[in-house]
Amino acid sequence: MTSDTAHRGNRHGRSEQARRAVLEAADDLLAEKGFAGVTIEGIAARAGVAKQTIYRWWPSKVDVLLEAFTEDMAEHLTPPDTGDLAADLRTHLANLAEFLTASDPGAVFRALTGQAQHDPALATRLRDEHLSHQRARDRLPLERAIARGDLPDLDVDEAVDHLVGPVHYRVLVTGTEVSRAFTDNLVAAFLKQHER
Amino acid sequence: MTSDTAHRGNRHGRSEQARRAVLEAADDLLAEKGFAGVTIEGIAARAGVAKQTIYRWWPSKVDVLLEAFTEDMAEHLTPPDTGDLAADLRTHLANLAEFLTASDPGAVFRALTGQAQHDPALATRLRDEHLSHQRARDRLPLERAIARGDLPDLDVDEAVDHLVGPVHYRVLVTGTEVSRAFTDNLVAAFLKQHER
Amino acid sequence: MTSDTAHRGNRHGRSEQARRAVLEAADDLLAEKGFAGVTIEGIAARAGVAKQTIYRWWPSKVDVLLEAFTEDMAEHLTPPDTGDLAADLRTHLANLAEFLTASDPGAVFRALTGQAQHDPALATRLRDEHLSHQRARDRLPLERAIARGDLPDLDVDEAVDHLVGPVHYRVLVTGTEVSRAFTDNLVAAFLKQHER
Amino acid sequence: MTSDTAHRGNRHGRSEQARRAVLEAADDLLAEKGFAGVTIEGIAARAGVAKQTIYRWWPSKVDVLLEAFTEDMAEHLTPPDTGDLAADLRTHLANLAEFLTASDPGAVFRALTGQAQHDPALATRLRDEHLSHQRARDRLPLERAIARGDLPDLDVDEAVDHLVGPVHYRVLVTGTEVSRAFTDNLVAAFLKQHER
DNA sequence: ATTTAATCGAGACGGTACGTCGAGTCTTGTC
DNA sequence: GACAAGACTCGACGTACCGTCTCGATTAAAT
Repeated sequence: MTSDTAHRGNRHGRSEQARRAVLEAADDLLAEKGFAGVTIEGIAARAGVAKQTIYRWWPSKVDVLLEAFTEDMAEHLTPPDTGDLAADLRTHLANLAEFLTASDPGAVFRALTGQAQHDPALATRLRDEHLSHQRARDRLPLERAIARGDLPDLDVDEAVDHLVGPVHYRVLVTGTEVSRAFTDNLVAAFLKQHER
Repeated sequence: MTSDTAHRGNRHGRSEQARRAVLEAADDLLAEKGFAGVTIEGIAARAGVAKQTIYRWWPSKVDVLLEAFTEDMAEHLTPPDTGDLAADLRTHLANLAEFLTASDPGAVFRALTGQAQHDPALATRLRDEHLSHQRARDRLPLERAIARGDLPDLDVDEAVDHLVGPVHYRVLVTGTEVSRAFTDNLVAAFLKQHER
Repeated sequence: MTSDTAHRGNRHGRSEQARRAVLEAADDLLAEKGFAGVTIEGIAARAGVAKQTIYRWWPSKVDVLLEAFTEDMAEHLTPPDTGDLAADLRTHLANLAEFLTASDPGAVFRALTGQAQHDPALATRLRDEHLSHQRARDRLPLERAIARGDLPDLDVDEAVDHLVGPVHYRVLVTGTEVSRAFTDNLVAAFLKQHER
Repeated sequence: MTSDTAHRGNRHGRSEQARRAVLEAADDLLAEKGFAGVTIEGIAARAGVAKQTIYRWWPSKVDVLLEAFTEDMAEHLTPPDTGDLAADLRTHLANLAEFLTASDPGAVFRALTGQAQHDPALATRLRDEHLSHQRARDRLPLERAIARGDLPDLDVDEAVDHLVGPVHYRVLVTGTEVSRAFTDNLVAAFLKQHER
């Protein structure tokens, strides 16, 4: 894995190899030992990297996790566009629930959101760099439905909160299972508010 | 309940004075310096107490915060009962928002909920010892309305999630302001599903 | 062992039972775990006695050991009086070597002497309460020989130092074995200085 | 031997500065507050060094003292060689007495010897790393005298014990003053055994 | 016969120091 | 100039004993 062409310093530019090793080590440690088990020293040891290399490129361990999270997120959680609002919302919320409860990047998200409760700077970065983009995607089905005339011209931001809020609440607060029935009912309740 | 001056614990003589000093010091430190600023050493120093005294009675700093939180919570967040479902829910959600965003015990709650993302044992204790009681209170307005016939016989648990979920989501995830308009709209949307 | 007539406090006078238990526990702990393994808490636990009971009667752990040592010493190391100086000295030094290297109270003596290097108050007590008496006994064979005219009127204190000094030196400093040959040679060398 | 400014240890860069600061702080603390006043925390604080730095290089406080002692000992207590056995022995024993009772490294030696009574591992190290060398020096005057024919071919080891034993005994056990008269008499008595 | 006071086991208390872990900074020599 | 290695200072961890302090129970002398 660590190839024989290992990069051990060079004149120009940063080692992509070290960067990847760090991100993977951080991800692995989070999965194996939880957030408290992720330490700079631990990452460095597992990645076969010097601590200084981590500090050179990331201000703190949450920044490492944030970057790892960004890599993993890539193409996640884009809602479908079938022209059927109810179906699209049901699919999207079910995907969201799956992401939050059962995926590796979902675990990172939960850890980062937890840490953000203690760390306002992280909270801001998390919102600016991730949530804002995700919320833009969350708005899409509603905006399309309004454009189609399938939905009145409601406050889309509040509507998104009404839809994704209960899912996050279950995941982050109550720990209750987020079943397909729950998300489907949530969509049904939402739509009922706006039907003729 | 707790006796006049000196508490008698196991055999004789746990110091109620030390116990209170610890809980208050922990609360103060959380308010002043945030979760990371709460350390056993810091609590001990501020409370004028030996570290061993803390370790004797609490397994970890989150247990101290949990107990401090319990003390502070006492009579919080019981929904009113005016017989008017809409008014009661509006008041209750507004109180919840106020609690979560602007009160000292609310700050403790956010910190503990954040920490619970890294600590399953804490998550369980938080749910068993606090959330379950709060949810029971959250259910009351709905149960009374159903009993009065003002609401159909819906799934009360899901309904509670739909109402308090978006508020928690804004507080814990997006950090958006939770205005009176937001909670009022939330109640209005909820009631619209069930109106005649 | 701890009888049913256990003494648990009375108006006048101290519990002999507790006193013995403490002294024995201290001795046992020294034998088992060395000087560092002797702690007030450890003695109390092993003796089935409250810490306060120890502090009531002994200022420190070395005082406990000192008292235990006194009890054990009782009739040790009194030189014989056969009228034959050489024989008496040989026997006495051999007994001294045996005491210092192979007996339980000898181990306590070594520990206390070691501790006395760090603790001038202990050093003083050890000298006043034990060494002075032992030295008086050490002088006896020489004083008797002088009275008999078997030895010139030398400085008895220095002579005692010349005789017992090398034995203590081997025990406390070099750790070399103190054989019968060594003590016999020591006596022979001493006598040779004064023969005529 | 030790390089100019910064010592390079394992790989590169053990701080010679930190090492010296630790040894000096330990020495100073022993002189000022006695053995019990020497603590790792105290050394660290006085040396302006982190506790971890001490633990990185020394297993315990006695190892620090042992190393400090080694540094200080360097050129101490080498007996003179004037060709006059009596004079050389008198000088050497007087120097020994002065070292043991009145010098700083002598105080360290007494403390370490005291501690060695509780700590067999320390006893062994003390003997192997120091006493053996000192005893080799102690033997020199006798060996030279034998070579010159000024002394019969006696057991040098026992003779050394007879000479230095009483001095150590007074210092470590009785606490009596070790005057020039005492050491001179000791030498005189020793020589009397072997005179024509 | 009852009071009363010294002593007991128990153990909580404020402290000091322990030895360990990880943080974040710095220096050194290699590529 | 980035890298691996690792020593450095610092702060907090959780533990062990220290010596002091109640507490309630026990018990024999003094009422």
